[in-house]
Amino acid sequence: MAARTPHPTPADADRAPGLRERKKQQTRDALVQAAHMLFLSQGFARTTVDEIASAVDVSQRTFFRYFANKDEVALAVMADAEDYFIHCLRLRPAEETPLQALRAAIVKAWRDLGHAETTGPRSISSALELLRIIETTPPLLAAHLRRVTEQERLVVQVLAEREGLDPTRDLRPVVLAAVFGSLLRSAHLSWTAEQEPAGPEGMVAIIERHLDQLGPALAGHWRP
Amino acid sequence: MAARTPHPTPADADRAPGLRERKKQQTRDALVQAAHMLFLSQGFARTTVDEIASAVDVSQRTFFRYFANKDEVALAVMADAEDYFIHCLRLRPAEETPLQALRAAIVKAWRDLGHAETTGPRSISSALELLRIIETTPPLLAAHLRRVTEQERLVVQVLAEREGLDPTRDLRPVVLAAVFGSLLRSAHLSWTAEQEPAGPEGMVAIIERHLDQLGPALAGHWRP
DNA sequence: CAGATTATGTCAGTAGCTGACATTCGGCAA
DNA sequence: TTGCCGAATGTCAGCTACTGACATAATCTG
Repeated sequence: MAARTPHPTPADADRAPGLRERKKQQTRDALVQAAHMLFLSQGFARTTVDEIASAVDVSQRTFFRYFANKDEVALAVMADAEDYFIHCLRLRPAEETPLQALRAAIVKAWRDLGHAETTGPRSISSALELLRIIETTPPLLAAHLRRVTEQERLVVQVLAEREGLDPTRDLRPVVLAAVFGSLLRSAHLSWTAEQEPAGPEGMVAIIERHLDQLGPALAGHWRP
Repeated sequence: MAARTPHPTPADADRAPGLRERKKQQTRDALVQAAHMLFLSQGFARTTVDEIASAVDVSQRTFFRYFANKDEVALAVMADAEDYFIHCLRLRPAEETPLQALRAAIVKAWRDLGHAETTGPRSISSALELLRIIETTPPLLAAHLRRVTEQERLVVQVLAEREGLDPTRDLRPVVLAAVFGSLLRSAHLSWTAEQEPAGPEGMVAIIERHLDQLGPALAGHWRP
């Protein structure tokens, strides 16, 4: 299980992981890619698991050994991206304020993913196309939101660790993680709504625009 | 469809809605209540739709005419509460800042629901018990999160209207709604985590504590 | 080259959910 | 009251997501 690559940066030249592992990774990637194509062309609901499985020439049962459910295969690429964000967050220097660190991490994550632009199944364009499908497909959106809140827990942990405090006693990490998470989703939504959606850089711009509104939104009255 | 009462305040003495309508409301309530009891005693996953339906002595097909899916019957009570929150928000005076209005509305909503405490199927204790089930049942949590984000759209609209600005041009309503929504969820989670969960007043207290951390969380460093 | 692991396939079964059609029940006017 | 109309319900057949159990085939290990 857990065959996901820790983070999709190139040059992951681990020692030869044996034929078995390689094959597993291969079928997994193939499943993701096939599912992706099918979802894109016929929509999520109108694509059956059988279709995906037989497109890769494995049994339906095998599909469910790789993914707990149909949702998961759709969220796989985004999940990788989120893992990479956490990775970036851990690397932020301690001098930054928590909010600065979060901001820098998300920007770096999108930029790096943008450059990694391998045409493989986990390319950044895949993630972006998927994001659009996710946001417009209710059950997928639901599953995605749940995933995101789980990631938030990780963020809370990392923040608390960073600042050396106990997240069960101090609410600040919890609150900041929640706020940041919700802002990211706003940004995603806003990105999805664009007619001609921009690439990773466009996403970075949108995210920063949202973050910049944090102060003004919380400030007193808005009326001119 | 949409048989949900607009908001669960008492004294909803509309003109006699006819036998047919009354019966519908009755079966709907019965379904919600039966589902609630079953979920509570055996868990969500181990309860089948057939069980719920036959507990109320209707066919499975009828169940699905009242609720689009099994999730919906579990979220019904919370959904009513959320509607009531929106209702309260609309009533806030224009002098309040957006954030103040949100805070006042959510506090009032929980307090009112706490007092309405009829022992009917939509009592506040039901909502609170359900909330616990929701937070601890992944598929329910997913569905709930999706619902919440839909409510957020409404909040954006109300805020924008209140302040007289265009939410497609000004990001502040979007950002504030997102932030506020995520804070509420944090509070719910925190409430769920309590050993001996308090009633509505306890929830109000937790929500306020979270809101109070908003400033500190966004401020610079946290280290002492 | 065995023999132990591990991935995969097959099969049968459960449960969520839907469309189509028949039936019954409440609303309403002659 | 009667009788008709439309709405709510029941029945049935069927699809799809998902799971457990067991058999088979592929890799790995010594």
